[in-house]
Amino acid sequence: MPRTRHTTLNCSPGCTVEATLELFGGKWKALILYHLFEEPVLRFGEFRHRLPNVTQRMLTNQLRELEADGLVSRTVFPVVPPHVEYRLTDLGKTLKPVIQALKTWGDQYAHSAEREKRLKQDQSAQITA
Amino acid sequence: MPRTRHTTLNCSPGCTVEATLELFGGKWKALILYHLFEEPVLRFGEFRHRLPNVTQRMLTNQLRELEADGLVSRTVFPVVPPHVEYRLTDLGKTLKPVIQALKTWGDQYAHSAEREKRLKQDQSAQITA
DNA sequence: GCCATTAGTGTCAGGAATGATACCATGCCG
DNA sequence: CGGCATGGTATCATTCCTGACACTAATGGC
Repeated sequence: MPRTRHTTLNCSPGCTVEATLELFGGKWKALILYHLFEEPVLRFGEFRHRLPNVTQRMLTNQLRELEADGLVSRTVFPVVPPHVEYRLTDLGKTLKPVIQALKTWGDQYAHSAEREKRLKQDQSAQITA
Repeated sequence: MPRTRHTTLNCSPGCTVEATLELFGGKWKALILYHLFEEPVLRFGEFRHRLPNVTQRMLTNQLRELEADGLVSRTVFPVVPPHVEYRLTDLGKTLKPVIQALKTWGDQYAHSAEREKRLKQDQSAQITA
């Protein structure tokens, strides 16, 4: 998602909606959080298994941003080979209802939206035909 | 937000979380939906007033994408000057709890995340100093 | 000595998202 | 006749996001 949006919180009503979205609107952040709700402690490599299409660089990026926003904590064990654990912070845990709402809606309606889009595409295809 | 992400729904668990986010992860979509929950019918110009920093092109884009996904309906009155009304579809209305969850969280915690980020920045500033 | 392991980092390149700006139609009002 | 109102388009430039790929460190095992 997005991209850096406005950073101040003193804009029009509904602004906090955007502010919230900025925190986990990144391409993989919502999934990262989702997996951390399922499994409270995850290592870097475990994320890579769960998110099959993410590159190392992207995964690092997203995790660091989540950490910078105080949603995820990163614990490094100074051993070789490296061992790093990620878990939710207390603040991160408060996001659970939000992520849950996203999932609930998606499970119910995502297919509707897909179908909707296909229908419109078919219609315009017929018009142009 | 985002950007086009994966389009299939048959990926790992939690995928519908992402799918949902794709629908309103665009830079202004969540705000557009939010305003439509507050005011059931809005015209193009009214959006421009409510979203002060959006350009015409972006607004058109976002509205068209929401329409393509079946979340928003667009009604054109063939008069001069043009008159166009936007409102939520039935599918769009089902998103209310999701947007509401985003807002509720944002109202409570957005400031925490901001503070968190500032704290870390200050810390690293001290370290490098 | 050589390789595997884990969690990264660095660099480069391509493409997508967004912004800025200018332009359009058309009917009414003065 | 000229300008205004509304809801857009078209074009170009830029900036940002993302992916591909190569590379690193330190230790244990063969």
